[in-house]
Amino acid sequence: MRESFNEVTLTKNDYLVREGKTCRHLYFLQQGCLRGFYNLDGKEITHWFAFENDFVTSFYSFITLQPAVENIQLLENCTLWSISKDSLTNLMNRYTDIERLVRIAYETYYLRLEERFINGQFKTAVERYSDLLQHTPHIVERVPLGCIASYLGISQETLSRVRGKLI
Amino acid sequence: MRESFNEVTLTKNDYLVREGKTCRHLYFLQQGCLRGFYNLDGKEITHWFAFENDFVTSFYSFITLQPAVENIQLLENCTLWSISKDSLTNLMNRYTDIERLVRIAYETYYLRLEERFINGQFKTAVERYSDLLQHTPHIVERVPLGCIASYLGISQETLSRVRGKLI
DNA sequence: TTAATTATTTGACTAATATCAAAATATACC
DNA sequence: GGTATATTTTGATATTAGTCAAATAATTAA
Repeated sequence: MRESFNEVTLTKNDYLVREGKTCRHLYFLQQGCLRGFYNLDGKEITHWFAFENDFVTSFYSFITLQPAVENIQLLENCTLWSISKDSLTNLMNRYTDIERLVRIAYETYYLRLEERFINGQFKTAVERYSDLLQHTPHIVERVPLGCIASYLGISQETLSRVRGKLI
Repeated sequence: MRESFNEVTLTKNDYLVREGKTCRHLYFLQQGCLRGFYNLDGKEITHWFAFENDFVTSFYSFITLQPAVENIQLLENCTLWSISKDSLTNLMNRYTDIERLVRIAYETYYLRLEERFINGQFKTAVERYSDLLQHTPHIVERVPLGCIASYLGISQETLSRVRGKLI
């Protein structure tokens, strides 16, 4: 059980996952924060952030074992615990409670994504940013502006202007 | 096992779930199609469709047992099989394979949502519609335009113009 | 079949945001 | 502490898509 996990320490700007490589590990983020981003027309589009106590992986790659389409990069120095897909599968086979835990984790992450999906669409730039300030202020405090802009689905310049207006 | 499920037949435009009511059932859609939508500033925003062999529920409400924020309405006459949350929990306690099935279903639905999320952002109206035509043409064939517009995150008028341009 | 209703298209105009370029500010590094 | 680098802000302009209103077209029901 304990020996299925390995401690990983990496430093700011390091990559945990590179697009094109298959991601065979699930990580538990003990300390620090990081982002998932993909490239679109030469621009980096950050589509999620992770903070302390989050599970982290490139879900598409981890689940399908296809090459990842996204990159995962540290925004701060991090301490993580990694478990391979094989080990996790073994654990789930051995302990049904682990399977249940994983199932519940998926429920949580599904709802999180759905909430973002719904709250993002049909909102103006101002609404998106003030919702972010209200619901996840830690993102604003710990993440550079450029990453937040694409996370909100707006340009960096627009976000800068919105921020100026709101302060 | 078999007796945990009940057959449900409903007709076009009927509601399976109403916003404000807790949704305590998971459905398997055997025949027909339906949509999930919520109200925003007096407009109906359709955010997903389901077709044959899909699992259907208001996930937020079903998982948290909070009142649903969305409505689920039939777009065609449908045949569904329903199972209550309690029955499903019992089944998962009794048969670990069921828990595994549910876990894997969540994986699938998570990936589906993630894909839509990524492919939706930063696309123009034309790109969104042609992606839809290419990847899920059955939606265009079976669903009225008004529902598709909000699904794509654009106005009905814009969708109509896009469609005129593309044909 | 016709009338009533609903869905879709079209037009004119407006608003929001993207883009490109440059300036200002902050941060990291020697 | 000063230079280089990266980040954020600001300005001017272009685009895209939204809105409102009206006209068609398609469905539905009597």
